[in-house]
Amino acid sequence: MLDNLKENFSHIFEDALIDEIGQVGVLKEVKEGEKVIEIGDYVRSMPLLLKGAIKILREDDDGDELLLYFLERGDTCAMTLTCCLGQTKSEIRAIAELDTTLIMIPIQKMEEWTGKYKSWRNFVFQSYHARLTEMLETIDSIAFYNMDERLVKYLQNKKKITNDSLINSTHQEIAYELHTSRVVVSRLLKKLESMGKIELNRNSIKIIAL
Amino acid sequence: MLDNLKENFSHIFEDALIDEIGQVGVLKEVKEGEKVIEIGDYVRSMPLLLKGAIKILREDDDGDELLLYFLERGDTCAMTLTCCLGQTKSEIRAIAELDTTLIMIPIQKMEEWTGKYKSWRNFVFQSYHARLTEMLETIDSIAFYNMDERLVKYLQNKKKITNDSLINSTHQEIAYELHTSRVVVSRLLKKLESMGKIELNRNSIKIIAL
DNA sequence: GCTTGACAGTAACAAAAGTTACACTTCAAC
DNA sequence: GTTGAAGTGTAACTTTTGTTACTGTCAAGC
Repeated sequence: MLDNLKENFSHIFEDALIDEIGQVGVLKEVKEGEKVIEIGDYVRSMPLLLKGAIKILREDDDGDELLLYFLERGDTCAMTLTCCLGQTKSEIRAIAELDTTLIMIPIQKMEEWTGKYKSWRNFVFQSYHARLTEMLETIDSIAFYNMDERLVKYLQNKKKITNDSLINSTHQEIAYELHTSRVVVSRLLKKLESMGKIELNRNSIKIIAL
Repeated sequence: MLDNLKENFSHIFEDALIDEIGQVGVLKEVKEGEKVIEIGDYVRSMPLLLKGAIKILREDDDGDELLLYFLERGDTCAMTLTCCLGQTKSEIRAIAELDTTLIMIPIQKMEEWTGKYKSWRNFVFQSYHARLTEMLETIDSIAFYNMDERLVKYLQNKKKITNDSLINSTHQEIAYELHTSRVVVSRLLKKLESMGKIELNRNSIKIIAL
């Protein structure tokens, strides 16, 4: 674990902190599609992402979802952070987008390190900043763009996260994450295909040029 | 200033911190409608809100706006926080919703106090939490609700912030903040009036029962 | 009183998105 | 091979929202 830790965090954390993380952190592996946090959960430890990606989702009153953003290698969950400190329930759902490796850190350390390590403080603040920025981008997408543009952004993002221009999703899954209906997604995807920007197949979408 | 400070913050900050704030903080008064921060500004100090309210707005490519949330007494601007530390430009616009009193704190202190005062740390984290929560609510509104419901929420919120059931806004102003058109707002307001929930007059909306 | 500009009401239409319904394909299980 | 479930394509329609255009009203300044 220490090797993996150092590889990802040695450029931002001082050695003493990395040692401490190694001592108290608990390694956790989650498979693609597995749930990491559910809405309403009390969160008692904070995840550091070593490998993979996690998608963060919001839910409406009818149980339908909306993709907020992805967490990647080196990220942490800002929501969790505040939930830990405030002892409040999770407002979001987190699901592994890929096979993912996490280090879980007990919240007591969180508070301790914030006073003790400057690099930790910076990391936490940068995480907040990144998350707020991503939330703003999400708001921009929903408020300022039409569904066809949102779909394109979604596909681009997915390609970036998975590092693969072949996206293995059904239209229904995409519809869930964009909070729209399957028919709308099929319609717009077909339009993109006829423009030669993607190639459609059962359970997969190949990105040609977006 | 110290009196005002103590009145608002003595229950969260230790005395030593309040003294420090009193020493380095600069009092700033802004009139209703006055701009506090513009998109693209570099922010070099962090505001603590003593009195009044500030609205935080996001802008699209066409220069049209969207209301994100309000800051009230005891709040601070999480965006500013991260901007200060990250030395990045402001992503948002801030305009005084009411006559407002602020204390501006130099960013160097920000970093210093985070290591020094536990109460400061808690305050900063709570601010982040509050802002993230408000961003989530904003996302919920835009993504999950129709314009008529968003309008109702807007009016309720406005009433709460100004502590006045008479709202002095034009339909055009409301349209800007909800990122829609004047005609749509007029239409929906008229519907609310015909349901007996509000009373419309030139430049004002009286909330009867929402 | 008259003019002017800001504000509001409303109709008619257009565009975007959501809904319903049904046909067709694929693929795995039997 | 048959069956059934999941996935996709598409038409027809509704709802919501945005747009254009025109009307009337109010209030300030002349």
